[in-house]
Amino acid sequence: MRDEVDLSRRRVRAWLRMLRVARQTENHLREYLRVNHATTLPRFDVMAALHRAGAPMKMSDLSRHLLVSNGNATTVVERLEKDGLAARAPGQDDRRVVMVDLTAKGRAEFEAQALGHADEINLLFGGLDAADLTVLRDLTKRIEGGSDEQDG
Amino acid sequence: MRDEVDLSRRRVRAWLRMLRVARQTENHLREYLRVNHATTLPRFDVMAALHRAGAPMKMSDLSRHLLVSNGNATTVVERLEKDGLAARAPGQDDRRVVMVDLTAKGRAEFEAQALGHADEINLLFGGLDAADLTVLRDLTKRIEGGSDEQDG
DNA sequence: GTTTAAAATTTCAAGCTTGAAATATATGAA
DNA sequence: TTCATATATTTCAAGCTTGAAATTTTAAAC
Repeated sequence: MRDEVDLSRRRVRAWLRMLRVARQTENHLREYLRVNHATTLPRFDVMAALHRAGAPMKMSDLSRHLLVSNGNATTVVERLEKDGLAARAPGQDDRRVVMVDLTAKGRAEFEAQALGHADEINLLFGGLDAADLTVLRDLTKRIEGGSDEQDG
Repeated sequence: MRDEVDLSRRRVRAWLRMLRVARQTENHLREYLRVNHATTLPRFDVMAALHRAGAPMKMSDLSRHLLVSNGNATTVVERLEKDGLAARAPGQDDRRVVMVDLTAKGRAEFEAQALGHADEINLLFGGLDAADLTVLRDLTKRIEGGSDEQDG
């Protein structure tokens, strides 16, 4: 009983620490994107998802992948489209669907941004070696638990 | 050289996994707060910081603690104040400063919300035992690195 | 004591985000 | 076919968030 209460408290603290690290990292990356590429984190995230997919992607798959609402995906993609970085097209078989993809310009811009982005992460996570990363992967996988969502 | 590139890629992936877990957890907690307490994550976070402090707190300390901008802290506290959950008062010695604290109503409401909040976290992080939490603390501390910011 | 610079907070515009309602399309049953 | 239901997306209001400018107060230099 005593131990369970203690364990519960430690889990809460673990979450708070993880949230703190995540915010710190996001703030750092936001600054990098703003200063060096005049863009934002949500735009980068959307472009990263599209780049990784390597092919036109359903709007709903995009928002599910990023864990954001459909409405959110719509507005961010809208802005990217206005800037000529992404393009939307109605689905061929199912016309309810909207497919979105990076333009050539969007691909080029993302690739330029992604290099420095990776460098910044390596700066922040530089204290972790290969063994640490293996442990961290194991832990995060166990938190994600039996969820349906997959990363690739 | 080969290994460094590989390590860099793994660090990026580790960050993406951590971000994913953080979003998943935040989405879950947001849903809990919305359904059970008709409130939001940023309001809860501010109230948690004030509750933990246990005494009036400078606005700037609040925003630094939460890793959000000053303007953000202002607007969230403003809404809490309008609802009678927090109160602001000018600093006594230094009148540039604004001190903020929970009201009795705010304290009571937070404590009711916090119980279920902890339960939800225990649900999500239930797969981690005491040893796991020790490892996770070590890893997150190393990522936070030699930063100035402290949690307490 | 004035002036200048620094610090704490608020204000503001622009963009982000959610959750619910609205729209459009598809599918299946009668 | 036609109706009902389900699915995919967009629209919308309200709230969140940032970064920069403005405001207020303090501290320091002269």
